Amino acid sequence: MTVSIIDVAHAAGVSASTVSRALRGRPGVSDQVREQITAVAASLGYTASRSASSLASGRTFTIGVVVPYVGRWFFSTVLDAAEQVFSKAGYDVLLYNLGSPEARKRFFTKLPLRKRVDAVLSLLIPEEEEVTALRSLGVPLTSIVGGPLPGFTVVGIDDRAGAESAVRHLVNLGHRRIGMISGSSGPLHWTTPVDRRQAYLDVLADSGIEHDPALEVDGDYTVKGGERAMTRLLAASRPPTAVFAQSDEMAMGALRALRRHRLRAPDDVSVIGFDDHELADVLGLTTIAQPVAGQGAEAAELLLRQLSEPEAEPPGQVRMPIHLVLRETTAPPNPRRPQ
Amino acid sequence: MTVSIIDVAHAAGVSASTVSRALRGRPGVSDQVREQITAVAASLGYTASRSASSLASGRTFTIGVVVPYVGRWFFSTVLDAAEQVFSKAGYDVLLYNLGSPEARKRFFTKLPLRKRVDAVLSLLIPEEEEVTALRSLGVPLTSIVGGPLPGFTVVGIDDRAGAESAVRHLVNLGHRRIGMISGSSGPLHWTTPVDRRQAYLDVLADSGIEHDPALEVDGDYTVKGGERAMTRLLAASRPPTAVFAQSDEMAMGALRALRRHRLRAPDDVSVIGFDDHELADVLGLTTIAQPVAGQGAEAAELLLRQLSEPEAEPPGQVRMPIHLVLRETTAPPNPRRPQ
DNA sequence: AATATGAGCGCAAACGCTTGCGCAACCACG
DNA sequence: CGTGGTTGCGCAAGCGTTTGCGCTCATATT
Repeated sequence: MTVSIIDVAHAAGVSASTVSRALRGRPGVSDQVREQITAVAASLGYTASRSASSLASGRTFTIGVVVPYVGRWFFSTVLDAAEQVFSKAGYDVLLYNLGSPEARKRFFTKLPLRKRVDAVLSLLIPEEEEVTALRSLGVPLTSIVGGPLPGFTVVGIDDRAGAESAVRHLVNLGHRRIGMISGSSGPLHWTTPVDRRQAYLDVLADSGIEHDPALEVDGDYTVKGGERAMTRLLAASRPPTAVFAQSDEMAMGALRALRRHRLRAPDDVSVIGFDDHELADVLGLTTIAQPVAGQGAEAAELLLRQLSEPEAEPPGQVRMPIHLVLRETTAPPNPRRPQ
Repeated sequence: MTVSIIDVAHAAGVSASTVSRALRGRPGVSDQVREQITAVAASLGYTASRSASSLASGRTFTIGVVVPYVGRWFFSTVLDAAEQVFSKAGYDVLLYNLGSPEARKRFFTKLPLRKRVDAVLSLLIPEEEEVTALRSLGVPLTSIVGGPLPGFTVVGIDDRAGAESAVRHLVNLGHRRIGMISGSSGPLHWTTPVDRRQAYLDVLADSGIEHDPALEVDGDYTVKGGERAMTRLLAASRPPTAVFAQSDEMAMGALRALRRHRLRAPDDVSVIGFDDHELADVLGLTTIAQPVAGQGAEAAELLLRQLSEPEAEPPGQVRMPIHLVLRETTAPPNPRRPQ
């Protein structure tokens, strides 16, 4: 058997309650006794049983983090940053990876988080009924990415502005046939693809460029999808001279498609992405940078603040800055290439 | 107040113990009553409190996963796969991200896992005293990457064989000046860089190529490090015609360095990596593929097996297959380029 | 028909902590 | 020196489960 609180109490010649108070920095213990207890506890290698203490207190000191795909760069980066903030504050993180539909359904019906966490950080955009499931947990909720969501604090970026500067950049370079590799839209609250698309349309309209539906292809937010999408675009009767990909991973797929067709960016086609993926720099990909780790850290801190100040009204929405990163995959249209 | 087991018991007209047994599929309950209880529990939306049940039973149904950097592709991919296996089996995962030295020290001194998990999967190679700390938890331990470690089940690949086929591939193409971008060696048990280096030396010797220490540069297992390393290699008095990078990320850095110097792979320098990073394909990087997600899943399953069959002797070590993936960054040395 | 058998269920004691309350002992004050 | 207010600590009642044991019937056995 491992050492319990009463072992420490006996060894220190006090009661269990005093040990409890002493070790957690609660008032009602003299400095002298507290020191004594701390020393004894350390020498015995005592650690309080989390299950026991959370059963007794109701606090779990655990944060639930739910993620669609931990394996993807964006999410793992956010998770990385968030975990650091949580653990520094003494919270553990319980991870749920909801990639497959079954896992997702299982999670939301069984709700393993119930009574297990003090708060939850969601990196996925919940469907309508999932929202109510999460709310029923009765703990602070924070979400990354996605539109405003009542009951949630959501941190994100200004997708419209980001997409606008991307497309405007292409327009300013002189492009007129500008394709877009878009992301499929998912849950209702998942406004990102919608916003980015709207910005694309707005800039086109604003620049007097007619919108050609053939230049808009779904890339599924994956490298492979981006590759397929670019292949489709190249097969169009009048292919684009520039392409705005709604994510860097799709942009990378697009670059791959270009290479496969013995074409090059930006010589033949300009490509701009979105995210500033860690490898965007390696590929020389021009993109819109968003603070990915920054959003994770910010979200985590907001959540902690809600835990420490339950009274304070949490911010409904927080927007982080973005900026255009010029690299080597965008340039003016090539005059030698027929439009 | 949320619904507890006695609420269910009352509603079903039975005792709490019967509810407990019924819901967990324990014997001693008639099918009829069990059904009844299941129905009532569902209608009340009852979920057992994890803290209470693990306090009472000692089982936590939680696995601790400790990771050096969740943000890095390799680890997040392993984690992704492992989490899926765990959650399918009804286990939750408690994640510890130990990137910074402080976080790592904090973790191993406080050992927040104590009494909280049924097993731990370690994706980092523990130092000597960390090993004993983990062992003191008294639960099954599994580790990915690294040499055999008493008390641990470790799953990994044959680093020697992998590195050998990489270097041999370059030799077979006709290269004789072959550089290596290596990873700094860390903890004692972290045999990967050592093994890969040894294989490099072996193949060179075996091929009658003299080893030039100037062609061996540390790349720190990062993209930036790889870029720096390649830059150093290019500055050598007699630069290599081919480079073996001990990880794809370093290889990508190397490719970037080449581009910066207006050089190209494989025309000017051949580059081969190790891992088969998800974006290796995008970059056309020749590499040694290892089943990353596969290792995560395998490790998770081994751990679960140890939990379900505590008696069975766990395998000390499991090796997963590797293979060479030919892409576009390796070719015979360019005859136009002076050696 | 009487007894042994076992299946189905309830009782109550843990599990290891937290916390409201009570009780000394102490201080300062008038 | 008595009173009121602190301060420091112990008591004991939970927190919501699990589980060994015992009891009660029905069923099988002689």
